[in-house]
Amino acid sequence: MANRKISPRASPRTSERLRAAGLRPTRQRRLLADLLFQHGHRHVTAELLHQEAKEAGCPVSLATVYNALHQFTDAGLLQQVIVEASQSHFDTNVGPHQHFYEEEAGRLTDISADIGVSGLPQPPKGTKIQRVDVVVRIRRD
Amino acid sequence: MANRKISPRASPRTSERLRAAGLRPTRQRRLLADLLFQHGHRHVTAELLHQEAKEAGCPVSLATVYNALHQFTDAGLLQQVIVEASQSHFDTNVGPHQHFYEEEAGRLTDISADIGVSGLPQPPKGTKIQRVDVVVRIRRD
DNA sequence: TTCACTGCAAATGATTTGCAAAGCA
DNA sequence: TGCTTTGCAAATCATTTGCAGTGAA
Repeated sequence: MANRKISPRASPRTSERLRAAGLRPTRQRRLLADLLFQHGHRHVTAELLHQEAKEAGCPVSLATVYNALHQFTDAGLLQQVIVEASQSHFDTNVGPHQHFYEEEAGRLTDISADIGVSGLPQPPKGTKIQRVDVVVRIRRD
Repeated sequence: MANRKISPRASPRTSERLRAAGLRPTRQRRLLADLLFQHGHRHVTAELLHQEAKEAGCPVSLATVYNALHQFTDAGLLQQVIVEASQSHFDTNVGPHQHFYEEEAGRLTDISADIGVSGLPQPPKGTKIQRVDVVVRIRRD
């Protein structure tokens, strides 16, 4: 997670992407969207994104970061990933995929391989499967 | 999750089980262990267990419930299951198995079937797989 | 007696909320 | 201008911690 500086000037595409998602492209949403979507898939926590905004020279209040993360998630631009009790992670990869999680480092990584899950039983009566999450917990050896 | 009353008198086995786990069988630990292990596998949150202790007529402080849950987990009597950001669940089934999770109800259920995961890639260099968690998120239809 | 354990209340840390001021359409 | 959005600070909520009193061995 080295220096991920970006120019305070948002990519022109960003505004369109936000508008397409039904979100007004405000200055802080453009900045956050740039941080999130400009350089391939990423995993962030609210705290991390807040920090990056500050380092990019465009501080955004933490409350706004939380708002944006949830709005982006509702709009389908992000996916929330739950791997630890203490804080939420957000993933810019919203397609079906699974994760490695390294507990000590709090590091989340996409698994690129196509994972198959077999032997799934019928879900309880009256319910249907919404999503199957696989978390491969790894540890430095 | 109906009325799960137990007699305030702990099962004699409970003390042994605690001792075997290296835990001094105090009154509150015996009660909590009884609530947890006396009636087959269960999933609890700290709040729920705290509530049950109160209803059983032996109130235990919430801090003690948290202590006990973690001590039981460290001793291998419980397994912590992370399925939602807001609170931790604990499972008395410590064998390898997977879960259904119904978000709206916050209900966690063991999957009895033997689930297979195929296509797992090599973990990143320098790390090894510690555990693979599968959560089947279901929703009332 | 002694050291582990418990309960209480205060501390913590992530997240949310209320509301006035600021900004986009 | 009018309705959104932001920022700040206070509020929440689950969980942890400090510490004095209690209890098991």
